[in-house]
Amino acid sequence: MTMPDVWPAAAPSSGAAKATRPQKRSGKRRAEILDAAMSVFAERGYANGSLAEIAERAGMTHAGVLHHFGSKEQLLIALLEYRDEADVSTLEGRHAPEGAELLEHLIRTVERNEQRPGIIQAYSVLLGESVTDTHPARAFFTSRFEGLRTMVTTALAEATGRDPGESDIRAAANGIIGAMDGLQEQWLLDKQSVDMGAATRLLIRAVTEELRASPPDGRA
Amino acid sequence: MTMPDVWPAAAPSSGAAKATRPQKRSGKRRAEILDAAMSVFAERGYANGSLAEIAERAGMTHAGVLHHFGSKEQLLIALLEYRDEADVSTLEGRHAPEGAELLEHLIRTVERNEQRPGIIQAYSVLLGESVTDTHPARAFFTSRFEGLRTMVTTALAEATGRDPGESDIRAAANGIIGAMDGLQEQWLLDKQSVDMGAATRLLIRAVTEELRASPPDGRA
DNA sequence: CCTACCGATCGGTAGG
DNA sequence: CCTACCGATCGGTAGG
Repeated sequence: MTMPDVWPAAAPSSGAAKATRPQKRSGKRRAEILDAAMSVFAERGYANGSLAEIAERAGMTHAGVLHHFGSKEQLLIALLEYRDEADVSTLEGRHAPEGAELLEHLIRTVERNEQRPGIIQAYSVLLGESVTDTHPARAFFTSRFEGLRTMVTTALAEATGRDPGESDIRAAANGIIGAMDGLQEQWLLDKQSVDMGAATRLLIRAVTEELRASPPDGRA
Repeated sequence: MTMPDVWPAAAPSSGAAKATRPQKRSGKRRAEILDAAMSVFAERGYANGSLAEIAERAGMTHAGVLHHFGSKEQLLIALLEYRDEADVSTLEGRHAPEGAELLEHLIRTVERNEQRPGIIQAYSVLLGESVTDTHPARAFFTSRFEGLRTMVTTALAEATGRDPGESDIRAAANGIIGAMDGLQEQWLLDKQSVDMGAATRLLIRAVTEELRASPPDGRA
């Protein structure tokens, strides 16, 4: 997890995956199952989403799904990795953005996400479930946030000329990341009342100006 | 839903509920079931939490739980209302805060929430699940956010001398509310790395200063 | 508030 | 990748 463009930022994967010839070891079937799994988990959640429904959308029986992924839990893990790969390929060839450029990239990502409610819903539902006891996606999200916090903290420090170790910088980074996730929940519940891009843009602008204006202070 | 102190802000209800004599119609048993339900839903989610486990923690069989609440869905609805009432009683006697005072109240609420991971986890898990299809808590959260957006927008407008109809004011309110929810997910996954209060405080300060400084602009 | 039971659904396995 | 099956668990009901 090193890209800022992680997960709720992927391009529709079907195009890239289906355009190529069948990958080694029936990768096409696997991709179809993963697409079906994402839509089912988005609509029902992981706990409540059944292998039978995933299988039906992928055109097979639930035993067929298990043949490909071994267990429901391994299917979820594969889905999380699959989405990550799709996102990384979006950035391939370009250099990973830094400083103010990364902050602008975050805003563009949020705006793009407004066009992909399905992916956002799957992400939000799985994130919400992930804090339950022994949830298989917990480690994924924990390390995702760890990476995001590092990236955004660094970018904010560079963009404002402050030290990344200052507590204000870290608080600001955590707040921006939190806002992006919380806005998705609000938006999914009432899309007309929430402009995720506008809110993110204003928050980032307000925070960077605040950090430029206030005196360097806290350290740990 | 008119209070800002809603839900992830309640005082431990057991004290108040158990101190009084049995309420009319076995309210004490109901409260014990509701407390058990909150802990089970926090740990397993609503979809994955079973009536049998709730019943066990409340010291009865699952048929007993159904005797009191009729169905699992009605138990959830009752739980959401029950938490709301506990929060409202916290504010009783005081006037509902407004303007800058409400913004300070939000920060205090976030700081207090850092002492009650169980309630925060139940809230976060149910919020995440609520965006799934036909989830019984969906209406609750939708109207909760509607109320919060109105309150925070009004408070921000009062605190900065701007018009509550401006798009910047609404974007700022949505961003602050979103940050509070998103920070909870981050915090639940890694409590040591996230200071919810510090992040909320910085965001509110940055946003209010930004709104005071920038020219009145957008209207709808 | 319990015992006893119901039909439905679940994830996973066997064996091909 | 399927048919057939397994044990387990689920929410809810009957009847007291």
